Amino acid sequence: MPADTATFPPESPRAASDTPAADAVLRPVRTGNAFEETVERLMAAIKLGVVPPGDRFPAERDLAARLCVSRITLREALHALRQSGHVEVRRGRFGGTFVTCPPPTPPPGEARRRAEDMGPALDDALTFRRVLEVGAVHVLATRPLDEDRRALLLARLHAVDNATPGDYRRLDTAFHLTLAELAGSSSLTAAAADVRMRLNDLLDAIPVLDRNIEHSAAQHAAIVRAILATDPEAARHAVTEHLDATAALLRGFLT
Amino acid sequence: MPADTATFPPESPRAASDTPAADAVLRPVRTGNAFEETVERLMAAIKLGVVPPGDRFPAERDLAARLCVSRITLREALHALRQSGHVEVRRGRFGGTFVTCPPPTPPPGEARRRAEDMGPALDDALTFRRVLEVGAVHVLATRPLDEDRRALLLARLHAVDNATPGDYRRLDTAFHLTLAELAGSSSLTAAAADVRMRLNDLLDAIPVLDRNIEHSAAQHAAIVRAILATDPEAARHAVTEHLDATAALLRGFLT
DNA sequence: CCTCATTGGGCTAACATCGGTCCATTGAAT
DNA sequence: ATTCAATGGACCGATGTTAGCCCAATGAGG
Repeated sequence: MPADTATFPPESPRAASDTPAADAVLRPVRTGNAFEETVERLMAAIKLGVVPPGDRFPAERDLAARLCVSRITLREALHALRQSGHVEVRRGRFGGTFVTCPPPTPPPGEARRRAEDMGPALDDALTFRRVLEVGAVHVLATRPLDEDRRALLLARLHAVDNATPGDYRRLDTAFHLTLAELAGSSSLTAAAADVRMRLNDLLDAIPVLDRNIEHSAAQHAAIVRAILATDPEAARHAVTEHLDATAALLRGFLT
Repeated sequence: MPADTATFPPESPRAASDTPAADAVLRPVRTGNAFEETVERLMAAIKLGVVPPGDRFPAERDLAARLCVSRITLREALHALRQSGHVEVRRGRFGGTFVTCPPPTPPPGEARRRAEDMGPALDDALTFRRVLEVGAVHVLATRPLDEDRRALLLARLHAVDNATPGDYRRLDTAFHLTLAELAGSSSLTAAAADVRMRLNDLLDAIPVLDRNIEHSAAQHAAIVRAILATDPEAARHAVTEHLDATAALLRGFLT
């Protein structure tokens, strides 16, 4: 009898717990320990511009409560960020943990290495982002916006249009997150922030060209125009085109 | 001096860490302890039909590895499911943890109570689901499917069409998750499974009418038709209509 | 100059979780 | 009837995490 004809599991074709859906449901409950995930989250807040350079995080006690993490764990995470130079701490009343103004810049040529680290997760992130933003904009363009939301959207568009190369990524992120935000689902906003964070590591590592900014500005304007005109079809088309451009730009730097 | 004119924080309009985006990024790192989250995940696997009635979960060691949870924690979770009657355990080789065939049925009139428990999370889930599925189907309908995927999609459609009322929810879930699955992003699949799980608690508590099944069958067919015809616009429209119907049905039972 | 609310810094005891190891049970294959 | 691989059952010591408490520093307001 050949060696490879040993005992074999009873299910010959495929166990039900071996489908993509099973992978999704039976995925890891926690991706790391509390400390690591907290660092990740704080880095996200900085890189996504949720806490802009010069601003401070909420007080440790409040922040720990929001993150549902013990203050000790939070402090360890903050300590790590302090050592890496992303934040600085001032004690006493009106003190706090402040985001340092010029965050450490990644060395050039870093992009390719990071992309290799991501591997197939890059495609995952790009299509997930596409799904989220196409869906969000479609929902947004289905019904008219009230005055406040309309104003917020226009403000974010204006901000990113007049961005300097240094501010561009942060304001572009803010614009895209606003699209998710306005759709009104906090789960959606969270997912959008998460996927944007994954892509930002790459985006931060490739140069910002004025030409790209202008191109993006036109596409951003088209998206907003379609939303305000409650034209779902046009909005969907504009977003698709914009994301195609970004994806192509990204992949172009990783050939 | 009036009592409410005490010291006031310096930021009068709004701190940057008080926007919806901040809520998304600074959301809880963990929603509960490992035990609770593991129970949640196993329940999801059962309710979403990832492990069908009568089938068994992977062995404890494998399952613990997949969930990135210690075997002790996993066993506590399985013990809870055993006590609630969702699984039964057989020891020895070819033993394992088996999903009990008729899972415990919720008492009638439970739907409204559960919906009240969810509160605003219901709207959150419904719009998030809409975003995910509209986006997924749009991606799916953009390019033609290969033969395998096409066959899988048709198989799932056929299965849900011929479902008995007892099987209907599980097969309907499988169909919708397949839409997400075929888009090819595991993040998307995970998000779709998550939001479906949140809604299933409600769906399971309202009766399944033959009339609803027929109606859904027609809409499912329309979705598949549009995808196979690579007609994004029609696909988007069909999904929107289908989800509107489900949302209306759900809200109708919660007046 | 003092007061005091607010902030980060630091500790301890209790609990949760983990990795590893060994035991008990089962039933198909031999 | 025996073998044996795969499975659940149970325990230990090490580490991660938490809640609660008090201390130290700071600077605006009196």
